[in-house]
Amino acid sequence: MELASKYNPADVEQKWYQYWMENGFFSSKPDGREPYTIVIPPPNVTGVLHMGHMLNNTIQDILVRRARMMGKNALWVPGTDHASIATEAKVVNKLASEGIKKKDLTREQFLEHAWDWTRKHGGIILEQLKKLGASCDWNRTAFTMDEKRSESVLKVFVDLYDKGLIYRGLRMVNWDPKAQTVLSTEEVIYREEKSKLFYLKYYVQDSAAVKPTGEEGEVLHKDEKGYYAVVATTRPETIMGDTAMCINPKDPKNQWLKGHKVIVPLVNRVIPVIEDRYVDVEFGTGCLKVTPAHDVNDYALGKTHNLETIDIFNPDATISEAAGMYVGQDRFAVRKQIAIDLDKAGLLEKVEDYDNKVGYSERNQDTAVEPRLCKQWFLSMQHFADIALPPVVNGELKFYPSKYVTTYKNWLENIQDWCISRQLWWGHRIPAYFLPTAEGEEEKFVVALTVEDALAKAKKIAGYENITADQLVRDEDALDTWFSSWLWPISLFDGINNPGNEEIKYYYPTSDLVTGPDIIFFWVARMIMAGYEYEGKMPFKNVYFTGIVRDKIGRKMSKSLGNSPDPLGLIDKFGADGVRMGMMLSAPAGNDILFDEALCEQGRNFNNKIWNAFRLVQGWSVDASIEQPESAKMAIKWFGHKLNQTIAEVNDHFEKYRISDALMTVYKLFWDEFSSWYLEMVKPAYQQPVDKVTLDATLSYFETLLKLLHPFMPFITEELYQALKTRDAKDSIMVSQLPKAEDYCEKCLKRMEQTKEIIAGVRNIRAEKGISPREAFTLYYKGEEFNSKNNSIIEKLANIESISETPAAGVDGASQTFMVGTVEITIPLAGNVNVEEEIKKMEEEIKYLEGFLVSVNKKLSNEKFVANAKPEVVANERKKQADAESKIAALKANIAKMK
RNA sequence: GGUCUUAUAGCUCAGUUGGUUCAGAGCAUCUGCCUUACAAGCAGAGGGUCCUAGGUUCGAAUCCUAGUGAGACCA
Repeated sequence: MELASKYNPADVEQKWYQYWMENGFFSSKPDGREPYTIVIPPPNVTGVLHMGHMLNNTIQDILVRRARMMGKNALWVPGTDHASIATEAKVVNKLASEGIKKKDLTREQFLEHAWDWTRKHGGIILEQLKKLGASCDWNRTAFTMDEKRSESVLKVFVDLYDKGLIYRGLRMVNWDPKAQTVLSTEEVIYREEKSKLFYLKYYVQDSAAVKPTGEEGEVLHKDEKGYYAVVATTRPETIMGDTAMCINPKDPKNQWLKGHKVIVPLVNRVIPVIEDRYVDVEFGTGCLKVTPAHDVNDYALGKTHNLETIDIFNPDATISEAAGMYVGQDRFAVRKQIAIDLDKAGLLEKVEDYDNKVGYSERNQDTAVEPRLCKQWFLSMQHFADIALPPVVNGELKFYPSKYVTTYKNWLENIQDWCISRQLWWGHRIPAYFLPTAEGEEEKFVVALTVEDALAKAKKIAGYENITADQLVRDEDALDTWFSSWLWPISLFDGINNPGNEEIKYYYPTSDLVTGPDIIFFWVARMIMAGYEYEGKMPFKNVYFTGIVRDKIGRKMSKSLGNSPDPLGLIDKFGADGVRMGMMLSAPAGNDILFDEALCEQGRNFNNKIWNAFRLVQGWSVDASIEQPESAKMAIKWFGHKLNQTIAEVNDHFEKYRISDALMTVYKLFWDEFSSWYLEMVKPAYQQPVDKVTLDATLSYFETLLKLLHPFMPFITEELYQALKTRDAKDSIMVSQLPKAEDYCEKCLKRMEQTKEIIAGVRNIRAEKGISPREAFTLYYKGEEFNSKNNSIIEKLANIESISETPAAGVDGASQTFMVGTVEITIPLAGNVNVEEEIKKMEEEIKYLEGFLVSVNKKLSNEKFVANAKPEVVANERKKQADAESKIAALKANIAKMK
């Protein structure tokens, strides 16, 4: 059978994926074996496969395929995420393009559109993963909004509410005053705008008590009415909501204001001067007016400093009763008017032009977004931080790379409550029901899984004994998407609905999680919390953080830059195996990967190398009658040891999750050791048959190499595994067992390294002198460390006709020598040697060695070194000394002889 | 502004407990080769102020301090 000289992945990939699927090799059921489980970080239903997915899923597939080949019951569970914000936005846009407005639809109608959309697009990404070779158990494909997962989410909400961990609280949201709705941050468009910076005077209440510090950098303001502070603001209309003025405690300009109270201009409210490092010393005067109800940062300040919040706006952004002035007027009209009034009152120091960014509503592009406090659902996080921190800090649950432990720790130690409600329809609707209340009365609600339960609960509230179901109003909002994802490792095995079922007992805790560090808080930390809360155990044992895929000059891949290659296009071009290898080659854990197509090319080239090695071996004809050559015997012996050494090395890399190092190790084993050395050693002469022992050993090695490569490049390895010999229908490389690392002989490996160096030395001489490889040489050696066991290999690969020890009197005639360690190799080269040149080279070598010797001697003559350094280090130095001395002696003798 | 990470060959990165597996890998570059599995290949070669300045030590790419550059997260 004649095989093409180039491997064509397109011919085989589809075929083998189908074969794996048909034979159920991806599926898993609990049994007596050790489980190995990965749950996929569910991609968004809105998404299509991008390079980040390629990286992430390649790693997962490598891990899961390897575990399977190590005899574990391996399961990789696939699924998708409903991604409420992103999906809702997509559906809204799609409807808009059809002339349908969301607000004209009922919730049910809108959700029907969203489900249509999900059914149509949600599975695309999973289909794409199949092209990559992903060995997921597709029968288990889940969705965060399918029945089991939805039920789990709502149950958990009710449970946490009943435990007193969920509460209602105020939060700053982006408010569109025209549409009178909350916007997500994604729906706010920021535009540069020319505006004005107003400098307002805040008089100090007890001006007489002001004590200037007199220090350098101090800035005082004083007029006939006394000392005053100057606050720069773009929004003077919000002063009615001011409840503090803030300075930076380190700001030399404003030290004198510490501990005082100031008077809000026009409003005449007395507010405290607070200190917070948040304030930018360089901006304006370093004095910041704090309006907790109308600015996100001010709200945070208000919380830390326990400030009052005064909401001065109505929902339509007109001034509310609470402001006490300008009531009912529009915010922008007030901004103009208040400037005039302030000026008249002598409270306006100056006005400057200023460029700033203003957020506008994506839906009403003429409407500036107003930060507004709204009631939201919160989850108290301190309890969860307490249960999720210790296992990571004490290393029970491991992060790779471990630097993320610090990040994790910092976050958990400064945990904030989690706002879990979103003003969206697409998602899990919050199972809370509001009771009718009178105007101005505090809201009343119950939380329950069903309307019936809610009604029963409501009836227990005093005054509501006769309430009916239709009086209950269910909360309109949906839960944050992460509130479902955090249950993923549990809900996939139905652990919330059916605690302690067979699957959750078997597969949980899962083994490895592979994800990006950007969602360490959003997702990873919260899964750990939910895991301990609901299973009492970690959700996974190891977390492998991948880097972010960037383009080759370090930019994030994005649609707008157009710098993201199409993954499926890459697979077409280089083959899935090539692309997988391209992804892995430059992807050490946690480091960003600078993606370059050249890496896939390297992957493809490697595939081709494997392919051609196979072509060579399968082209050999076998002759059972010929005896095995000595060189082949030695080569086989050596490669067996090399293989075992490398397997141990690969195992070690995997244990440390150094997957690209593991791949590089196998890559070099196949390309350098197997192809460039081993195959050359055992290769029969052109068109000659090979002996049976050598062929069998070589085929067996080839098979082992394919197994080692399989997790990285599943397709070509299956193709060649099947081509190596006829196999049973169920005998697939993906369910075969990886070889275990056996002991190996260091001495044999070292000996072969010497052999290789000698061969390389001879090849160098040929190259330098332009002597054909077909012209045989004789070779002389001198030195105790020379080992003759591989002579047959040296003879074969360097074309040497005889090897013998250099006679005491030296080699007759012109010759060329080189050193391999302490061994001196001499090749007689009648007429081919430039004596002067050779002597010059040797003299240079001596010079270098003498310099080296000086540094070694310096160490050895240092008493402190000899006294303090470890004995083996000293012994090593002595050996270096001896070796260098003997080399110098050999070179000198040689020069003397040549002269 | 706070916290953290990081700086090694042209590029991407290894370098574990401080000491010849300490200056290394892959790619790229350069020089020979249409050698019989593979030019998507083969055989070789060059390439570094280990960011800078101090310090600890017999000994520092490695530990400490400061500075500079880069990045991430939080606010």
